Amino acid sequence: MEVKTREIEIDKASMLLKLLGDKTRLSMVKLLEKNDCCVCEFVEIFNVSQSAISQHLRKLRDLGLVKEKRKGQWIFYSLNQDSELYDMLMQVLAFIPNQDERIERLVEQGLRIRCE
Amino acid sequence: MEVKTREIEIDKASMLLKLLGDKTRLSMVKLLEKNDCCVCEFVEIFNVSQSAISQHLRKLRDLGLVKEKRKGQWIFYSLNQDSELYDMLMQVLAFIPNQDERIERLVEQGLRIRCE
DNA sequence: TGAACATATAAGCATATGCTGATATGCTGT
DNA sequence: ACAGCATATCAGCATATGCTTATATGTTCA
Repeated sequence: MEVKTREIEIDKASMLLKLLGDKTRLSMVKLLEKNDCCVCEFVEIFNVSQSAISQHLRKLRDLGLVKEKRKGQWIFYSLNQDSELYDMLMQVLAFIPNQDERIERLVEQGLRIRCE
Repeated sequence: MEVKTREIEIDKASMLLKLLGDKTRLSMVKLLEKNDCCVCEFVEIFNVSQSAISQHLRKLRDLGLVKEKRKGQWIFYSLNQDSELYDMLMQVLAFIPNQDERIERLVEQGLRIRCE
């Protein structure tokens, strides 16, 4: 069976690639591939300020890669499967090693439980 | 048949993605997918200085994505199929629309002939 | 309503990036 | 050797990027 990849306007594609070219954002998106995450989890996982995470998420949101869903106090982010860039994103993520240990480390510390 | 994608260290992967996140470089690499090109062709195709092209090529070379072969006065660049990033690069390029019209436009102007 | 928490935004800063123009290096043919 | 072309490198500049701190906004619960 032939895998048909839908082509993406080069401007959009390069915007996607530029966003993924940041290691923090790439890890974030890789994590979102398997788990929805709330902002405070990202803050725990990556060693940067809440503000920095929020700004990364904004960029991802502005390009339509992720969407948010409020759950009470928390806002959970997930990949936007309706994005025209979703297929390309998945192909890229296939090459990225799993980042789940980062979440597991959180669970060990009991930090993940907070936002449930 | 299952397509097995070899995983890439996340640092290397994000470096690749960052390089491809520039529209000029992305187009250059897409062109190289089908045609080896010499520097002067890139200079004609993209509306930037020879210096700028040379600097882009250096970045691609530093990451091992392209290799050069001197042919007399000219240096031809081509994709480095031995790169550990080659597979990932190919997957990405599959989403990028063909840029060959840019070369065709060169041929029309008789500019491509020069470096043969 | 107000305290506590989660998230977003604003302002400012240091560094990275991409470009140009000038110059160096390398090859070719006379 | 030298003129002419192709390419690489250097220096400098303007803009983009990612971060921090401070502050604003939004939600929960007593």
